[in-house]
Amino acid sequence: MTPSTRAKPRARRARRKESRPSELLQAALELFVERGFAATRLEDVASRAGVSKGTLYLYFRSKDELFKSVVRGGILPAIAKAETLVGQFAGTTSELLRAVVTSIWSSVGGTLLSGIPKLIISESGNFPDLAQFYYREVIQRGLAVMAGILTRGVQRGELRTLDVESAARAMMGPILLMMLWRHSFQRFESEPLAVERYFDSYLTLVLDGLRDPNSDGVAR
Amino acid sequence: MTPSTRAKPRARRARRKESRPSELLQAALELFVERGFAATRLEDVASRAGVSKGTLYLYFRSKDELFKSVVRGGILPAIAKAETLVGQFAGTTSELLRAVVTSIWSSVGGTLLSGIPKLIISESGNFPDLAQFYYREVIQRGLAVMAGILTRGVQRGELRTLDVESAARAMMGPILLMMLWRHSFQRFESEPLAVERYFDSYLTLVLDGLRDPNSDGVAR
Amino acid sequence: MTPSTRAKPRARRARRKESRPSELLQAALELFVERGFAATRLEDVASRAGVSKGTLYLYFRSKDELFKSVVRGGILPAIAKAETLVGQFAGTTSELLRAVVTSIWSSVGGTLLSGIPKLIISESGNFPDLAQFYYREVIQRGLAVMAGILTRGVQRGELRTLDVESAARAMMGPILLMMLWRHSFQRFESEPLAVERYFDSYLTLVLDGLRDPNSDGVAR
Amino acid sequence: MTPSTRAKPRARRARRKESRPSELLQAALELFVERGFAATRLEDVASRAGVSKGTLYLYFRSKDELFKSVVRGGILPAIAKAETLVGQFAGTTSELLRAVVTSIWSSVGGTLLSGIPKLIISESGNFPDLAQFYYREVIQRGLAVMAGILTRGVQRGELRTLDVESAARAMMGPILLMMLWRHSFQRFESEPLAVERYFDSYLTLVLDGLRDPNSDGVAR
DNA sequence: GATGAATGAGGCTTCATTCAT
DNA sequence: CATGAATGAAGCCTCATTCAT
Repeated sequence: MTPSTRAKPRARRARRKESRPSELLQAALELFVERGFAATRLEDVASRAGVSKGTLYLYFRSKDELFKSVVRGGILPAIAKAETLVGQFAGTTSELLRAVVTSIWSSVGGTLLSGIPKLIISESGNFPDLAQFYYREVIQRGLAVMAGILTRGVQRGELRTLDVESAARAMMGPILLMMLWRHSFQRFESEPLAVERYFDSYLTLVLDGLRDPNSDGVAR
Repeated sequence: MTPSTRAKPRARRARRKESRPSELLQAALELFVERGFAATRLEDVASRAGVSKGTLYLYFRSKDELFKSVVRGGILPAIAKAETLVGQFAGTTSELLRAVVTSIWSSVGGTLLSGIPKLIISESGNFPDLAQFYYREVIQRGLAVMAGILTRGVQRGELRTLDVESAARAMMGPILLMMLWRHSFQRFESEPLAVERYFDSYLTLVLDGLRDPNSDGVAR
Repeated sequence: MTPSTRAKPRARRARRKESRPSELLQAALELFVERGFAATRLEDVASRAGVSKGTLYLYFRSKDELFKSVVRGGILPAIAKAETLVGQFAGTTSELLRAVVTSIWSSVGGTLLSGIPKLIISESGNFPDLAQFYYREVIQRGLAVMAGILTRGVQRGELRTLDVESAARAMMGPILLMMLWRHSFQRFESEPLAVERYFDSYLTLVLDGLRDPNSDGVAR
Repeated sequence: MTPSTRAKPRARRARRKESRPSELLQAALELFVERGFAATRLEDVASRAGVSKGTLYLYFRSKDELFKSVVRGGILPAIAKAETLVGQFAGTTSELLRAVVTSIWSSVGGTLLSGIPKLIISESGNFPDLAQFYYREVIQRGLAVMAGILTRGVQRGELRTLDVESAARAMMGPILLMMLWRHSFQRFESEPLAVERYFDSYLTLVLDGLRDPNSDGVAR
């Protein structure tokens, strides 16, 4: 696609061989996210990647396999990165939470990978194996990372005692929603919804609470 | 087939005729949610509703129209109900929030209608009209209701000053996530995730904030 | 095909429904025999039967199933007929042999069913189940019938003691060969090879032996 | 891959180069016989011969040509050998018949070449040229050889007067059937069917006749 | 010569839609 | 109104053939 790709015609074949799978995965991801699994035609995937229909089958056994590769390949690195980040972090819990959210968003949310949750949700009924894989390897691991942060915060006296499980879900929720939002409704909004501001607002909300401390606590 | 089965043919037919559309919509909703739009076959919809394939076309012009009917018909009543509830409510904001969440969940979340957001998210690319309709008539109206509650809370001094827009999203998020969860991952969980407890925990979290009030405020 | 088929347009649908399978089987048999399994396109089968491609799938699940139906349905009746014939026969063994050969040929050999052995032989590697079915239900049963005739002949003193198994094969061979011949090489022959004369000659040969009774027995 | 594997690259290549065609023909024959023409993939032929797909096209213009080469190359030598054998033979007709049958079987029947008749029969509709070639150069020449033997036997007073044409077919039939049998049904038999005994039995049957000489001739 | 990546025509199969009954 | 047999467009997938390396 880029001019450099055709710079040295002699090397084209060899170079392509290596880069084909990722080019195809990228094209497939784009179309799957846009149209869904069933409505995506392999011919479109191929032509978007600049190859013919048949070439796809040199790298993926079937449409199903292509789909699974798209999903499996895309998310695990981000999770691993987040796990590493948490393990090494030294600052306050507030800073850590902010760092994790930012990290996830910059490595996934802002990229096309953010479309994968949409795919999984859409196709969980038709690809139960894949949904379970995602549930185990992404969701549960992601929640565990977040629960770890929260537990750390409680132990360090930065957070009050709380239901870590539920709170972890509550922390991850907005990130997931934001990903879904981007690929489903963002186009209908007049102003593109500043993600920065959204997460900032969310973290503040959660950290400070909705309730006004100066009020006499009426709400349960 | 046996005579007894057809005992009162005219009466039964007349009765069925009126309920046909809703029976078909119900069957279609079930299958669309489970398999997605493309993977749902009209023959399956028809047979689940107890009619033949051709009969479907007496009530819906096409598969697309059926899908749109399923989506359009399902959600608006719930929104209207919530709007009414808010307009009439007299208690504290905390109680109102809890009442609204409970109301939404009982009239939508716990029913098959909770599958509609999944459908919209999945098919937003293929049915932009429908997605926009949903965005306008459901999401925006829903957010407006929630924003109204929060504004009311601020005005009454029950909530501290806050970014009402973002907070409204933050309040709606968990409900939406819960609906998606039910139809995508719930089956993989050993214990079905107590919805009551989840919402309760969420409201408490948001109302009280994560931060330990006894801590010296480290987090931003 | 025949004019009468279109005589009463009102009844066409209903009548077709019943006769479709056999019409399709007939068309499929013709093409499978002529071109082989793989080289036969279902679209050709359908159009030869006067229907569209899709209609085939209302009656047969797949090309494989169609093929199996063609084979399974075609031959068993002929075997059963032969078995009945033998059970009831009262004449001499020579007459019985002649009657059986004639019966098989008139009910199978001269019809398109004679192409089935060719199909089985061609596709035994790709349809081992089918080949085994044919081996058990047609070949073995056919050989058993013939062995029974020969045993009867020996017991009645009409035939000399002989290896009944081998002799049965020897008796069936020419019939099978004739069937193969018709569908493979007959077209290349100037005169169409009189089947009557061929079988007659064969029976005489076998019954009387090649050896000249007046010669002094040189052959081992 | 390892250096030792390529010890004498030039010599090995040169040696292989010459034998390539026959290795390919052998691989092709095996697969064509097992699966039929259409179901055999050239990639499998190539890999069985230890070369790549493209190499095949250095020796054969197309799949059709490869098939024709397989068939044309395989049978003619055997016929020529039989013709020579007959021309030189000095013994009795019985012995000659036995010698010819044994010769054909040992040079063709027991080898993979015995699969060629199966191929021709299967593909006669799709390769009429080839079938005609085979009919002329193999079948007719083979029948002529056999007819020559029988005529010789009659002239020498060893055989009674008979329809030489039909008898020649009758003599060749079992050999052909045996070849077909090996490649279609043999696998289903518990005991592999002793070929020796089968031919022996057949020759005896034909030479002596079925009829018991001690019986008072009831049959026919 | 040899390779194997790439192509794309072609066939099987599905399923939304129609329409005669 | 209701049926379900029939249609045929469309998509997945295979594999013979080509050709740059």
